[in-house]
Amino acid sequence: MINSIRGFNDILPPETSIWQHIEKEAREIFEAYGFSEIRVPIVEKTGLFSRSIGETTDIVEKEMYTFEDRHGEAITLRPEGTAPVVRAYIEHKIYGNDPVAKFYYLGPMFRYERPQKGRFRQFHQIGAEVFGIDDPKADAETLEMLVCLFQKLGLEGITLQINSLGCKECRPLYKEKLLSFLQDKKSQLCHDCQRRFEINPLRTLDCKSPGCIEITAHAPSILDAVCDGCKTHFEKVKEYLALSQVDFSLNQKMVRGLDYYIRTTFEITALGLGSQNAVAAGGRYDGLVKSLDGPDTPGFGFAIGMERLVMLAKDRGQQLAVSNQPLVFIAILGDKAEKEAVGLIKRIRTSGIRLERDYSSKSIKSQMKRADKLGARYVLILGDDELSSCSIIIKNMQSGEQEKVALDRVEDRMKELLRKSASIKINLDIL
RNA sequence: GUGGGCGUAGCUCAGCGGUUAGAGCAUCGGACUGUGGCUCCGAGGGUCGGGGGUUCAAAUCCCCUCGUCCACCCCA
Repeated sequence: MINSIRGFNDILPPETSIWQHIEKEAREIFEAYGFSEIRVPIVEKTGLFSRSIGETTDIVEKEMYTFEDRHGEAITLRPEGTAPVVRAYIEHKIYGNDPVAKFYYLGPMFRYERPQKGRFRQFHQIGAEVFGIDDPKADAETLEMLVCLFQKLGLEGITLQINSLGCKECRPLYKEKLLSFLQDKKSQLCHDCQRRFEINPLRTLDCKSPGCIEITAHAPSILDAVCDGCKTHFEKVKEYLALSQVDFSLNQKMVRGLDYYIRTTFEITALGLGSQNAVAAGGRYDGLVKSLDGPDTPGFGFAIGMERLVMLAKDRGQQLAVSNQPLVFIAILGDKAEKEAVGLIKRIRTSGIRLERDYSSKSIKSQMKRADKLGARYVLILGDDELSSCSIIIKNMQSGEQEKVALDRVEDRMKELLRKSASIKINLDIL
C-alpha cells in the first residue's frame, strides 16, 4: 500500500465543509476591507526565500523543500506566502497603478519539520498583505480585519499580542544593550539560550525555561529602547486599535522568526492548540520590497494557520453551524424503472436539488437503509407500481409520511417541500 | 536533528509466554418477499506494523527497523 508522505495530510469530508466555511467568511470580510485575491505559484526560485526570510533563519537553514529542476536551477516549495506576493507585486509593477495595493491569498505552504500537534509539512495559510502605507492606521485596520474574521467565526479564548521590534536603525542598538545585559549572566542561561546568545539574542526573551524567564524579566525593554519614530508609530497603532475596539495586550518579549519584520509585530494565540498556540501572526515589513529590487515600499501583512484555525472551529463543536443543502435519495426497483429514472434524476439534479440515487438494484430495504444512513430528508421511490400510473412516491424520512405525485410534477413538488424546511445544521462534534 | 508514548478487524480498544486472537461499533444478510431508524439472529473481515532473536511454545520477552502521535528546536 502506498500512503501519503509524512506531514502531508488528506483533508476529508465532512471536515472539508469547515474549510469551505472558513474560506468563504475570510473572502467576504477581506473583500469588504478592500483586499483582492492574488494567486501566486507554489514553487519559486530558492533565492527569493533565502533573501527575504533571512539566510540564517531556521526556515531557510533547515526547513525548505528545495530541489533542482531539470536545468539544474534551485527551486523551492514556498515556506510562506509573503515573499511570493512581494515578488509578484514587483514583477508586475503593481505600484504603478495606485500607491496602495491590498491582496489576500490562500493555499498550501511547505516546511520540512517534524510533525506534531498543529504542525505539518504541508500546511495551509490564509494571508493578507498591504503595500504602500507606512501609516500606523494600516497596521491597526489590518489587525481589526483579522480579529473581525475570528469574531465572525465565533472563536473564543483568543488573544492578540503586539510588540514593536524597532527598525533597521534602532534594533541593532537594542541588541547591543541586551547583549551587554546578558553578558555576565550567560553562564546561568539554559543550554539553548547560550546558543541563542550567539545566533539571535532576542530569542532569549521568549525562552520558556524558568531560569531564563527570571533573568530576562529584568532585561531592558525593547519598547523603551526603540527610536522616536518607532515609538510614535507604535503609540499610534495602539491608539487606532483602541478606536477600532480591538482588544490587545503588549508582549515585549515576543520575537518573530523572519528577518524582514520591523516595527509592529503581533501574534494571535488561542487555548487548545497544544504547544503551537499561534493561530495567526504577522507584522510590518517596510524595506522588504526594496530589498527584493522593487521601489522603497512599506508593507504590512499576516498569515493565518488554517489547520490550527480548523482545530479551534472544531473545538467549538455545535456552536459553529454550517448550513448544508438537504439531501434527497431515489430508490429504484426493477429494470424498467432503472431506465426511466435516468432522465428523471438528471431533471431533478439540474433543477438544483441535491440528489443521491441507488446504484445497487438491491432490495428496497437496503436502499432505504442507505438513504437513512446518508441522512436523506426525502426518499423518492420509483418501481413498477408507480410507473404503471406515471407517478412516484415521495417519502418524508422524518415524519414517515408519503405521498404519490405525477412523474412530471416531481421537481416542482420537491422544491415546494424543500423550501419549507430551513437549512439544516450540521453538528460539528461528529467530525 | 533530539527525546518520549503508541502500533492487534474499517474504527475504538481488550488480551501481555500456553488450544483455533476477542469485544463494542461499523459493514453485509435474515427475521420483515415493495419501505429506513428500534430489537433479535447470523455472516464476512486479522501475515497481531515489518524483520531477526530467545523459548518446547511469542500478539505477549529481547534487538533492529518502519509508521504514527506528543514534546524540544522553531514556527502558522
